[in-house]
Amino acid sequence: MALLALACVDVRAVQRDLLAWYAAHGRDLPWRRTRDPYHILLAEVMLQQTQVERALPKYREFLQAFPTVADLAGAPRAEVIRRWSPLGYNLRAVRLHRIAQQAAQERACRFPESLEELLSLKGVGRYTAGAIACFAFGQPVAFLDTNIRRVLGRCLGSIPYPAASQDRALLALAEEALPREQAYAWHQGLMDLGAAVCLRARPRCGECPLAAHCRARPLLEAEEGEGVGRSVREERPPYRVQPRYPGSRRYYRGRIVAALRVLPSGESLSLETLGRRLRPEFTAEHTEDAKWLRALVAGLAREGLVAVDSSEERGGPTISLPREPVRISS
DNA sequence: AAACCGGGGTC
DNA sequence: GACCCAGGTTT
Repeated sequence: MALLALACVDVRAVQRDLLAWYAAHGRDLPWRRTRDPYHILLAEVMLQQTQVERALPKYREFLQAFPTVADLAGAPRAEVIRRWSPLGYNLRAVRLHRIAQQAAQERACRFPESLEELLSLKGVGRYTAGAIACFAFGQPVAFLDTNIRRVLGRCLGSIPYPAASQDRALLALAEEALPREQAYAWHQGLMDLGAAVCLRARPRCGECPLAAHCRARPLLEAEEGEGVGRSVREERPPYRVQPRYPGSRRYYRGRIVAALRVLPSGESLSLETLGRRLRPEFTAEHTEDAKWLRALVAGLAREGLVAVDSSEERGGPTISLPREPVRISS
C-alpha cells in the first residue's frame, strides 16, 4: 500500500517544495534554537494537545524556574505542578518530572539517544522519542504527530482525514519519504504546514506549496463546493468526543488540583474543606458526597498528582500536592 | 479500538 | 456552543 502510494507521487519534488517553504515561512521558535534534549523534551511534552501560542510563554517560564535537568529532578513535585498551570493535562507535569528524575539518577542527567532507549522512558511514546532523536540528536528517524499524519496522509496517501488507526501504514510511508539529510527541517516543516495551511477542517490548498503534488486535494476541494463532497465530509471523524465540561469528572479533577495549587507551601486540606471548595453544598457526612470525593482524590493520588496523608490523629486524611523533596545522586 | 486526561482560544 | 489542539497510557 505504501509503496503503491509513493509510486504515484514525485517524492523528491515534495521534499524540495516543503523544505523551500519551511525555509521561507517556518516560525522562529525558542525550541528550534536549541539542541538540548531537555529543552526539546520540555517543548514536546508541552505541545502535546496544547497550541504553540499558549505553550510559548510557559516554556520560557518553566526553563527559568528549572534551567537544567538536575534542577527539575530536584524540585518538589508540587512546585512542578504549580508551574504547569494553566496548561492542563497535569499528568504531563508528573511524567516530565519523573523523566528528569530518571535521567538524573540513572544517567547522570543525560538523555539516551536511541529510539529504543528513549521509548523506555515512561511517558515518552513513539512521537516524542522520534522528535528527541531527530531534533536533539540529529537522527534521520521518521515519526508522526497529528499534523504530520494529516499532511503526509493527504499528500502522499490520498486520505482526506487520516486517522491514528492508519499510523502503521503512514509511518512506513513517512520513512520512505524522509529526506535523510534534512530530517530536522522536514519534520518541523511538516508540522508548520499542518498547523498553518493543511488545516484539518478547512485546508488552504490555494496557499499550499504541495498542492501540485497532493493526492487528496481533488477530494478536499470537491468538499468545499457542496453536493459532490458530501460523502467525503461524512467521512470526517468528529475531532474528539468530549463530555460536557462543567460538572464532569474531568472538571472536578482540574478543580481539585487548582485548589491545592494555591495553598501555601506545606499546607494541606481535609476532605471536608476540599469538598466545600469544589461545591458549597458538600458535606462529608453525606455518604454519596464523601464517596465521590474520595474516588476523585484516589484517582489523582494514583497518578502522582496529589498526596494523601492519613497519619493525622483525628479528622481523617489530609490532601495536598505531593511535596516530598527529591534526592538526586549527583 | 476506545476511553481517559484540561484548558484556553477561536469563530 | 461547537470546534480545535507537536500524545500517551490504560482498559
